Amino acid sequence: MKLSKRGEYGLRTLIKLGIAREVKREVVSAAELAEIERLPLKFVEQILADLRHEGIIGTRRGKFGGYFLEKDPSLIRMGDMVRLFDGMLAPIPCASECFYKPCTCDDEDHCGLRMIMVDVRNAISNILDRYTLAQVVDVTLRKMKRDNLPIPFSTSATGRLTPEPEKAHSKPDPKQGFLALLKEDLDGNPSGS
Amino acid sequence: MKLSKRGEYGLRTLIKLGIAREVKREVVSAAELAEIERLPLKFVEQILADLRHEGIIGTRRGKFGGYFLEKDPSLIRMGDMVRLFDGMLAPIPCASECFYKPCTCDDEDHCGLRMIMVDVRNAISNILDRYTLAQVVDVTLRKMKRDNLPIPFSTSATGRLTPEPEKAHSKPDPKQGFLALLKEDLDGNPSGS
DNA sequence: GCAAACTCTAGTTGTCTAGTAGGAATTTGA
DNA sequence: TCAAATTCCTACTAGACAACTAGAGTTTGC
Repeated sequence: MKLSKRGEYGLRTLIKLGIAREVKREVVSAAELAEIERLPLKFVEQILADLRHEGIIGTRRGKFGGYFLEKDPSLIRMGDMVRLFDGMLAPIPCASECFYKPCTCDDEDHCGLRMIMVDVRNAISNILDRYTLAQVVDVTLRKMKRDNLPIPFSTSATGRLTPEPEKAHSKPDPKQGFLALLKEDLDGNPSGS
Repeated sequence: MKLSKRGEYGLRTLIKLGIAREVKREVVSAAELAEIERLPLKFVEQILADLRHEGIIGTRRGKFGGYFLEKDPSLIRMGDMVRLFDGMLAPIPCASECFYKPCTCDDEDHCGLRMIMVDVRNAISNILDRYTLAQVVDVTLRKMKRDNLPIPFSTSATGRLTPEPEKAHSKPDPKQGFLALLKEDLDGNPSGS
């Protein structure tokens, strides 16, 4: 059920390009993107080339050149980006909406596996196809600002006031999910109670 | 985001073994399972060996031997079976609950990708960890009976009365999902209105 | 004892992943 | 005009992994 590294890196760079756009940074070089995300430069270059061919991002060549978001991030659905890099969202082809392929199964309409996998696909789509890059960037920036963290690509260093409260927790906290933060930030009040 | 063939075949055989148990069939040979599902025999044998080592299924060796469900299917969560075959449910390791691993990311708490992937993981888990093999088998059998299809492994051929209404639709219909059918069947009334 | 089954180990073939490498083309500033 | 910084393009590759395949060994029922 996992995303490829290519897909992961692609989404990460897209989010960073979205942030760059938000802070009026015109272009970001592949070298800078790779360094910030600690990713292999040449691999990132390839991924960026894919995104350019799809018309998602644009480039400026030559010295002081770089990449920038071409398509309006509020029109970039996360689900479509995952599909671009990794293909179908569904766990098995016969449960896929966009990449449907019949399976070896005798009768798909009475296949218990397919039934449950259709639901899994829809659950994934309900998240990834509902939210856009713009929303992900927005939530990320709001959270960073709330915690007084410096915004990447931001010239005016909005340096942190406090030296980060705590940081040593590992496993993901469900309450740290995207939906929770999106709602919280839209409402404008902190998560408490 | 896809399930490996190993995982797919494993789940398929588990469901079939669940059906066998339901109709009081003591054991099913690997050959029969492979034939019904149209899967490569030797590959299925390996998968069944895995399941045996995990104590999920039991075997009877020798002539007229075969495999059977050892563990109570109402205690077998689909999510755990997927984890057994394919590892984590989450698309990326830093969003996984059971297989968490930190990522290259500078600050996981302010990573937009992780936020949304935590939600995807939870959405998947909400389905796969909520439902058990027993429920999948139950829904499948009910649907087969409702449509007068013959039940696999069933000695008394409950042959179909009508020769199948229509069959030529490809893409998955969301209303054919597991949850919809589970609710419908528990209520005892058809899906209409 | 024989045939039908599971058991175990070891290949095998192809595809994919996750890169690496190198250089050509383009643009800018000095 | 030249050097530096950048994108652009193509090719290559080591290793992992997927999806089997093969075959010999073991157990059991009749």
